[in-house]
Amino acid sequence: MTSINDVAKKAGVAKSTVSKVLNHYQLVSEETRLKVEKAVKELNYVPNSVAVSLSKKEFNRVGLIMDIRHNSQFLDEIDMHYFIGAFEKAKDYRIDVITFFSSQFDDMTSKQVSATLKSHSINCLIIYNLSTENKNIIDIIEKQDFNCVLVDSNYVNPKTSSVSINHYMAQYEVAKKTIEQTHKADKVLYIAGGQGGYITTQRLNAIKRLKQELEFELTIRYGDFNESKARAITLEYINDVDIIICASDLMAIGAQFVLIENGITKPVCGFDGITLVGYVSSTMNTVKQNFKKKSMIAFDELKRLLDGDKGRYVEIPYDVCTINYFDIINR
Amino acid sequence: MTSINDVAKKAGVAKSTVSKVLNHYQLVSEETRLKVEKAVKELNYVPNSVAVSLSKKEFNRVGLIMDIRHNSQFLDEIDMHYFIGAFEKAKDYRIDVITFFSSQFDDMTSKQVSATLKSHSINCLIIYNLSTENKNIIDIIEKQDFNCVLVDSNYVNPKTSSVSINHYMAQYEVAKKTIEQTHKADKVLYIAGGQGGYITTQRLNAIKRLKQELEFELTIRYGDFNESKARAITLEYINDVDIIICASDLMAIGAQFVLIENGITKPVCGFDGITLVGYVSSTMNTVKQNFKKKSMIAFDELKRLLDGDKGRYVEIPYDVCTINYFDIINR
DNA sequence: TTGTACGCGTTATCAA
DNA sequence: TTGATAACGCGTACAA
Repeated sequence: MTSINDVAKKAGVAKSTVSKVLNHYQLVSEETRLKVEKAVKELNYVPNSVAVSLSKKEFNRVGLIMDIRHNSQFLDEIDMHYFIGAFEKAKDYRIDVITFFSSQFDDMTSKQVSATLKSHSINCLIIYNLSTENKNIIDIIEKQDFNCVLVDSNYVNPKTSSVSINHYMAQYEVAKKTIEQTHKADKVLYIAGGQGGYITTQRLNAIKRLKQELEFELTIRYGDFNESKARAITLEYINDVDIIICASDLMAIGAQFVLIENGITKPVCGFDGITLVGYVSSTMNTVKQNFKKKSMIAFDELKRLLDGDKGRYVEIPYDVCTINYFDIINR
Repeated sequence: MTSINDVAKKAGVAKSTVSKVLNHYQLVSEETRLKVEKAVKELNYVPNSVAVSLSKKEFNRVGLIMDIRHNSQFLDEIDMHYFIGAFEKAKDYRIDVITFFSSQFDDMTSKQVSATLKSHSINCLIIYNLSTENKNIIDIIEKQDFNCVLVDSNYVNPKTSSVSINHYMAQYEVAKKTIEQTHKADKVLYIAGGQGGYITTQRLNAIKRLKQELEFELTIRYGDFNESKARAITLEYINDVDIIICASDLMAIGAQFVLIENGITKPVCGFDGITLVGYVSSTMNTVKQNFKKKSMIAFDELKRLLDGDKGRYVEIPYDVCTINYFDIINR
């Protein structure tokens, strides 16, 4: 392991001088700077980030808190894009990233969670899909010990930003579009996500508004983003509704498969724009989000907070559309 | 930030004593141990992992090197499972994990890659899907500066282990089974993965052996694990072959869709056992791997290396089967 | 059995 | 403009 001492020795200067060169201090002579840079290059020296963290008081490591408890294979796609977006930005900003799954904090108090994070030298967090059930994490956000960016929530305080699409409008639009494409939509079944989620509440409100406007009969059930549950719910109401609106593509696919199995045709619409839709239901309306970009924007937002700016709400665009098989394979 | 000094002060002992308690030293009196543990609990103290790393000479941070350059959405599933498996083990072993994408090393020499990794205090690596094109990474493995575990390769040296299914046997079995289920299989199209990959070579050898044994006419083309390419290749040979064997499920799905579009029925088989298969082709033979488990075993293997054991080859089981929609949604 | 002192690689503060 | 030297938080010989 080549250290700053090796560079100092090779360049014939003190290690503090090397440090100054590396950190672009002003008061260094051209001559010594060149000597040091030469030595750095020859030794392939890269500062030890651990020692840097320890030395500077600021540890600047980002904790990614992901929620993968819905045990469906196809949330993988979304999470993976969140990952990749965050990692790419982390590389650009030269910030370390440590990944956690929210489930691992389930049995801990907020103090314990906080201590755990700090032990990893984490001073900022990106939290995906925060649920109101994660009391300990919410507590941490409110205490403002960490800079936080919430993805798909809308809580904001001086140290906390939120990055999200407008779930309310998106759900409103995709549902309305689907209903308008149907000649009869008197009875609507809405399969919501999980209770307690910010997303779920927003989308639910949109449907309720639509009910007011279009005056249909609305049945609401919670599918917990689970395909199996969506199937069961669909089966239950299969003859009693004209149209099925789902809070996720996966539930929509579940619903549609049940319809097909029973030889029934009814409009179904989903949400998220996952690739699977292109394979199994290319005519289904859905809301397409760019998850990778969302995650990158979240990281930029975190950087803003680290630079001392205040938390805010950042809204990103979405697209109401269908997803075609050929669009998918040609990407 | 509560440090070991705070704990020592609160417990009324020296910080070295606290350290001994935390690291389960033998020679500590019951009395002081309790005092220390009480203070630790009250302060929610967790050792600063950065300082620990710096202090111990062994930095024990694992670098995960993933290969996501094949730009298909459905490799997400596999990579995600690799991630989750590794992260879970990392948590158990209390080892930090830093993630890299092999593409970010593309323009670097092996020395630069090595320096980059070391600057992150990484002393061991898990490398997924190493290609012979990654010369710099291969160089690092051969230099034995890092403990390495390769997933889906078979290179072994004292500091390097490999964890893999037997790709040769798996490809042999799934292809043979598919051929045996067909009454006429005189002409076989094999759509291989990417040139230079260990996996591709192994699977290709299996097909060649099968050709010897069953004496069919074999056409080999490289699809680069790309669904679009597999479609094009299939279209090219659509009337000239009896059966299509693919080195990945995604390519198999591409091939099968082309057949369907052209109103032709021919057997197709895939490889990997991704969830998508259950949605679009539940009768297709494939090789099912447990990617999460594979990744966990790789981590265990890394731990073995860190404990001083020598590198070895670890083979893990697979399953030749079809994937049913209902199996998937009920998981 | 406990405490002192030093080192890990770096940055930051001063004195030179 | 440069170079000693003290932190940063922790582990660990070694002394007490």
